[in-house]
Amino acid sequence: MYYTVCEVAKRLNLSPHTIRFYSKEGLLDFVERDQNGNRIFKESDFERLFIIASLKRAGMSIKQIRAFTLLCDKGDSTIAQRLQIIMNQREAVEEQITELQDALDVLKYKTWLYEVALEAGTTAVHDHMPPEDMPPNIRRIKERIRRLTDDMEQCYRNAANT
Amino acid sequence: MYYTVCEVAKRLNLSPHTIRFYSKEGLLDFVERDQNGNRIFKESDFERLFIIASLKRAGMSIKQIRAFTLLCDKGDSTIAQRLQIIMNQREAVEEQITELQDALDVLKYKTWLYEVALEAGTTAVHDHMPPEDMPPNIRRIKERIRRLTDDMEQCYRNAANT
DNA sequence: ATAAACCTTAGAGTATACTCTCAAGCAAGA
DNA sequence: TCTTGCTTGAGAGTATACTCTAAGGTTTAT
Repeated sequence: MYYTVCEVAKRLNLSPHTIRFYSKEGLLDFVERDQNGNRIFKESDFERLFIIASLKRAGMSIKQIRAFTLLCDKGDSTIAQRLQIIMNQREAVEEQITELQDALDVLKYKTWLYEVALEAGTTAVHDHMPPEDMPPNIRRIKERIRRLTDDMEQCYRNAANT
Repeated sequence: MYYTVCEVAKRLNLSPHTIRFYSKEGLLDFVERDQNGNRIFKESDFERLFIIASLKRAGMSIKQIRAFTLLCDKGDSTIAQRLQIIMNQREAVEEQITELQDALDVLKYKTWLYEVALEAGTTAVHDHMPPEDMPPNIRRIKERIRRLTDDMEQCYRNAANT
């Protein structure tokens, strides 16, 4: 049972253009061809295709994935290197998630600000709002933002004093 | 107390080029200028700068942030629209985090595969490994990957039968 | 006065990842 | 046979977000 580029594209939720682009970039050298040069994807190719798609989702560039697939094709002598690449990317993804969660906190804070402002009819409602009037989680986020902006001042003053 | 582009860049962990680029794109129209046309950033500008940087980190494009800042400058009549934008982006970030966590699972699975293969000296160690020999969390991830690749087959068979 | 160290803008260049067009080839059905 | 519908590679085009260069202006120290 073989699959065409369009079928594979549909399964991976990518465009056929993108599959051919990845192929051109050397990410799909393991895919066989028929006598006319058409790619024939096999059942057993899907795990590897899925891994490649996952590495992409994990934020690896095509160049990085290319380097990784070259190591894969080189065989057992490169296992340690491949492990290192995967572990590095793991760390990178964990960092990305942390960063997104911080950004999410800011969005939660803004959501609360706008909900209150919408109720009041004006954003001026926040001009002199005491922290006690904020929900605890919002207050925590605002505190974190304030600390960051204070750091800015602090750094500046330090720089000015030297 | 005023701040220059370079100082602000340092605080936001961006390059001065990037700050000027954002300015050119209309993200910093609220920043005042001195008599020579130099940007003068004030203490009170930092929260807004931080929000813009957060929206960027949340994955909004410059165009989207531009649209948002235009609404901000328009005043209280746009609060509901701004709230909607923030809530939409919140959802987008939550999706991004979910996707990254899925990618992370795949990386954890691959880490385990390579650790075992490194010990054995060959990736062939996995060719006939029974699921019982895998740690439960790894088995769960492998199951999820298998289900996804099986979906591929399933979809194909369905398509072939119609 | 003049050089250093900032600032400014316009605009060109770069990197990444597609995204699309085109011309051509092959296979199957009317 | 001819049209339809797929495939192919080459290569051009697009979008995004920087990133840098160049030319010029101001302030400050020597």
